[in-house]
Amino acid sequence: MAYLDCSQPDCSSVQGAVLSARSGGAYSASLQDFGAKVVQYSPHDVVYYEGDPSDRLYELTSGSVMLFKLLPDGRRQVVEVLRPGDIFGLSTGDEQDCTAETLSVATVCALDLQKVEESSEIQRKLMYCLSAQMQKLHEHAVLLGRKSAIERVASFFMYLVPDRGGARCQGPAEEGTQDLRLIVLSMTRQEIADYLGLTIETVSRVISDMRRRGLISVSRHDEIQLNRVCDLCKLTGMH
Amino acid sequence: MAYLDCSQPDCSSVQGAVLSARSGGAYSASLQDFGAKVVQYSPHDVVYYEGDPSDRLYELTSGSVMLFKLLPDGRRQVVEVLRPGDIFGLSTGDEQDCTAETLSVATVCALDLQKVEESSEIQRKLMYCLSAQMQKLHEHAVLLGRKSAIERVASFFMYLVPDRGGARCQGPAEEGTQDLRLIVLSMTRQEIADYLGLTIETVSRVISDMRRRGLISVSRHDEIQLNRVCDLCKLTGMH
DNA sequence: CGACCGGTTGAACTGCATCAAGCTGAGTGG
DNA sequence: CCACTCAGCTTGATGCAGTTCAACCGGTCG
Repeated sequence: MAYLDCSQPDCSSVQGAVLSARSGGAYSASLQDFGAKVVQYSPHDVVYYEGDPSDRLYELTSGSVMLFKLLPDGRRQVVEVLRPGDIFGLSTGDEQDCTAETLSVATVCALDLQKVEESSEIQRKLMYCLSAQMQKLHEHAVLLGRKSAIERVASFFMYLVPDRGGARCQGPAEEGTQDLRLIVLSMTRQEIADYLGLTIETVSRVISDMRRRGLISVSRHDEIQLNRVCDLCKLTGMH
Repeated sequence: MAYLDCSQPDCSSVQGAVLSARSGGAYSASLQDFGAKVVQYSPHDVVYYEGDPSDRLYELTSGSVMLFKLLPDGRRQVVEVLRPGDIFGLSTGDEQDCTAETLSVATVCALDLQKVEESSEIQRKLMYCLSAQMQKLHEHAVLLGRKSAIERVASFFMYLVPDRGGARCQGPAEEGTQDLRLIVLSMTRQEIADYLGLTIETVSRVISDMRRRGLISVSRHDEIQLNRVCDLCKLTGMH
């Protein structure tokens, strides 16, 4: 389960989190600098449940966390997969609208909402973080609303290759070199399915199909080597 | 097309916009108070295109606007339908990630991003607006990823009945009274389909089916009377 | 060794998309 | 005033992508 770690700064992973936010912005601070509590979680720990009071702001500093919503009959939709630097737990009402669950070992900063109210520096930081996350949500809506199963899985894999697939993607590094990349999913097939709006069987079938076509190699279930990043990228429906 | 209106305050529609934001918040200001330009648009005007430089922040003060993204082969996903008080045009990069198009006659305030950088009051307001909009995006991801066609259309109709369908919905006003409600879609079937991740034919079929079952009456194509709000609500998949 | 969990694969089904035709009402022009 | 047009919508017939149901596989743990 989660254990507390109140040691203040000097945590090296925090630096990474800051860098992953909008570069060039003037808000370089982590929530930790405002006296946020730092908590370590194990994989599949719940940070909070949908419906819990929303009295804290959270920042993921290492590892990954998913936010999901449930329908009464048990259908689940993973609405966001968070990476270090992402903000979560901010809600309009007084209740959380999602459940937050870790996907891996994760470090999370939690700050009282009251402190957020007081600090315009945090509000400034938040504005940028939230608009970046909204952009991802827009992208994800396109995936859920308009993409085929193969396109969804290919897009998902490409999310995990930060410097490729974007608007100004450089293509493979050099002529002649292999266009390889190893990605770590840190999600089960069920979690991927619930993120992509598919069933576990469809995800499995699509991955097997990509493997048979030589596009990817599966070492462990959650470690996948992309053999031809550019070819995979062409399957995302965005090129 | 759009014409400009630089007259400063005293516009009565602004008040409505402010009220529709989080009640009780301390940020009561409209962007207009910071010298934002006010622009009037006709239905189906484009405020900006995906890829345009993002150098302004927009606030919708009256009417409605949709944000959508296109895939290269022409598939379209409407990612947000905005109501008065909503903020848009804020982007992480230097380009808009969506196209913004009006659905009706609409009034929009536009403020230079530089002014946003300078004002912590605006940033504070934004924080709340954005987190409210993110919550809606989460809800919409559930719709797109996990709901059936009937559930999607029913949910869409219920979005347009502000005081019903929420967590603490009171149910029909009184015993014996009819549970009626008239809603105005201000969207074509194609726009609805692109918002709900369906085809125009499916939307049409679902609406016809609801009509046959007596749940709704269609006066004009975009004016629908909900005859039994509670029954419709039960079709959203959320109860 | 057996139980179990997460994943894969196959066979059959189905909800929605696709394709195609017809309808309706507002606008136009003779 | 009525025929014509055209855009938006509806309806029907057919097809298929992805779901559902069911069996099986392989690694891990007690």
